[in-house]
Amino acid sequence: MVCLAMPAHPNRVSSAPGHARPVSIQDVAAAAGVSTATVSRVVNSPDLVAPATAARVQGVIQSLGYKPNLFAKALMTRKSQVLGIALPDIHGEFYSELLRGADVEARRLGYHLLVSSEAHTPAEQERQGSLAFGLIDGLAVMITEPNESLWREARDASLPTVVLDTDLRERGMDSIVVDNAIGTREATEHLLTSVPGARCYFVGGARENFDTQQRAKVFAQTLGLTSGEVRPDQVAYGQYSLEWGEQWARQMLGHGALDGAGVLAGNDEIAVGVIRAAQDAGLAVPERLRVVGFDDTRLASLVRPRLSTVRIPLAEVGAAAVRTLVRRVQDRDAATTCVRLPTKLVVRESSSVERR
Amino acid sequence: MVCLAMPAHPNRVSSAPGHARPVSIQDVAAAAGVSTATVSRVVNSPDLVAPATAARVQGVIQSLGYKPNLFAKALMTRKSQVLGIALPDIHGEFYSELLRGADVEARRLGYHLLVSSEAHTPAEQERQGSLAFGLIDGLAVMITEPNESLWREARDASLPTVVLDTDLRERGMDSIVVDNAIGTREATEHLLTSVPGARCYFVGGARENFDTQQRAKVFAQTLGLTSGEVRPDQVAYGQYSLEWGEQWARQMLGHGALDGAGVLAGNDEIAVGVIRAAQDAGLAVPERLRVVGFDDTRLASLVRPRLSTVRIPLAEVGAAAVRTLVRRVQDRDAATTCVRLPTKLVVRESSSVERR
DNA sequence: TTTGATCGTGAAAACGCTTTCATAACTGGG
DNA sequence: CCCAGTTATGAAAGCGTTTTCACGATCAAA
Repeated sequence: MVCLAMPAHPNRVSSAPGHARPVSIQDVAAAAGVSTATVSRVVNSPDLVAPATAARVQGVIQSLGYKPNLFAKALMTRKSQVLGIALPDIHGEFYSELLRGADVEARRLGYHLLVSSEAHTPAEQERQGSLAFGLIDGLAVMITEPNESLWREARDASLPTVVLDTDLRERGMDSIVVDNAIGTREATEHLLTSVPGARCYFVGGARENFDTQQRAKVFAQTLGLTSGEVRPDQVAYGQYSLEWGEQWARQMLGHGALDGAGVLAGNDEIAVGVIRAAQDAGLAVPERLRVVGFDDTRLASLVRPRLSTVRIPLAEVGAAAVRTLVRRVQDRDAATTCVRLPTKLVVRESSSVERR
Repeated sequence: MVCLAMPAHPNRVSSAPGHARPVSIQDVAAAAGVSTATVSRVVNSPDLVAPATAARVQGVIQSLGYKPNLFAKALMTRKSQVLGIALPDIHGEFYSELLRGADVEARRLGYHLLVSSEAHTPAEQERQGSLAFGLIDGLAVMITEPNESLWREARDASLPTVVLDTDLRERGMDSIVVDNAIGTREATEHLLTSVPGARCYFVGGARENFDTQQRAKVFAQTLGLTSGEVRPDQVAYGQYSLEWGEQWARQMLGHGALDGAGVLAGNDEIAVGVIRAAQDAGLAVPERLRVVGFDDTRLASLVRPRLSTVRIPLAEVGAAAVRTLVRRVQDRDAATTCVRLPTKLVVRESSSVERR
């Protein structure tokens, strides 16, 4: 005789007024005629419970609409399935694509993403542990410039942490970095196919920015190998903005230095600025000036001429960060790793006169 | 005799090996010689405890480095200080600026932000309550097209919810909407100052998109008022992409219909597409074709001619959403509101021949 | 002084879950 | 038929908070 009907009486369908108390594991246990332990097992490790019981309990769970209280659960397990991600107040494109990649991956792995764009202001930081330390199982933080306090905070909280854009393995942290070398070299060599080395320029962002540093270095190296010494004026630092690109180009145009030259920009905006200024001065791109950008943001394919640029797999960076973080969360003693993602030159119209 | 030195002995500075258990409220209570209740009060409502005691407890808290366990706290209070925000897989710009606005405001109000860009796939949704229901205190969800299941899910979870971009007051939900009417009217009238009504066009995104619908409607109204009937071909639907803009423009150019015309695009990308196609066909913008975009994304000021466009206060939308949500979280019985944010025409170069 | 209020504090009961440990009910090999 | 080994379950001990309630002490008014 199947006793499935046993909990027939105590069915309170909760059509009660006001804000009804949510159904707890106890309610389920009572209704199913089992202990809370069993209900818990049905939910978390079904193989530990007899199929018949499991089915019955599942039924009750469904009909009662039971949802485990995540806080109680987290209190016991010390895991919240939430990952924090702190990005500098970086520009739109960048930000969102990386975030999307991270979000998709997190979701895939059963985690949630807690964001914080401005985790870097000292004020906030001091106040009370800027990020939801204590809420999150791990933290992915992007560091584009030296920033001691942030990662120190993470270390102090002994929170699994993965660093984006900086190799901090020597500090014992997992990291995800973009291999600027590949793309930069590719781009530089690409320029060199149609421009003499002495006429090539690198226009970077802030001098402190890690990426700019690396790109400048590889640019100089590649140039040096191919055509001897690199003049100081061939590498410039400024900021990641269109205006800086325009400004730099205008100045160079003044010296008559851009006709027949090649420019590798620190990002796409700078590149667009350079193109803009050149065109304003009547210097045709790509015919008289070759320009290559960096990042392959949406902007690159929207402008005319379409911008040749070095593609960074932003979504992949985000996803890798999450993946690495989850690994570390699940095994705090895993070897610290550094994922290096490749960059790749995408040739469009701004650097090549060939009919595509 | 001040007994501040009392807890001198039991100071375990936790230089223990391995992963030390974090200090709990009990540890603090013991070390300070008070009950846990008092410690709790010191932390949450200091005015309830005698200044002397408070000071002493605070001292212990500092020296022990006590951090309340947020899960335990949330378990009791049923509040996590976390807000969810679900955005459709919308395009970069949009996404990130809104998010930033929301993040800043959330932070200001002492909340954290849990994001989810792809909360809308049915698969995920069914699986287990796509969003971290149970983790979050409230949910801000952006709905740009009819989407029953999502807000039904929220309603069922009886979770404080605010809807972005759709007025759902009649369903009893707070909402934040953008007043498309203002900007659309402004833009249309602006076009009408230099173009006859019969030569004005609206090129929208998807026909189902709420914003596109409203903009199309107001466009037609404004035109109708000023210059009689509006022909069906003056309003077109497609999608929010540059390609659609190009495609539409090319087709119109074929009919010779664009010379001397005015175009209001559904977003900036479409506008850029139109301009692109016109220029390719040798039709100068703005001289022979006036174009106005929508959204005022970064793109608008990067292209040439700089794009006249209708500005949407995205960051404000995000901030308002959070603000409204927090209000509702703190007072579930507050009247349901609908915040309406103004849009505003920004005249740049693509629609005006005057020397700026 | 007596008398209510007010104030500061602690004991203890939740909150909803996981998990250890023990128990009882079955296996099946000897 | 007995005993060791599974297997399925329940009782109960937490997890780290908040919060109610009660109790003694202090205080202002009578």
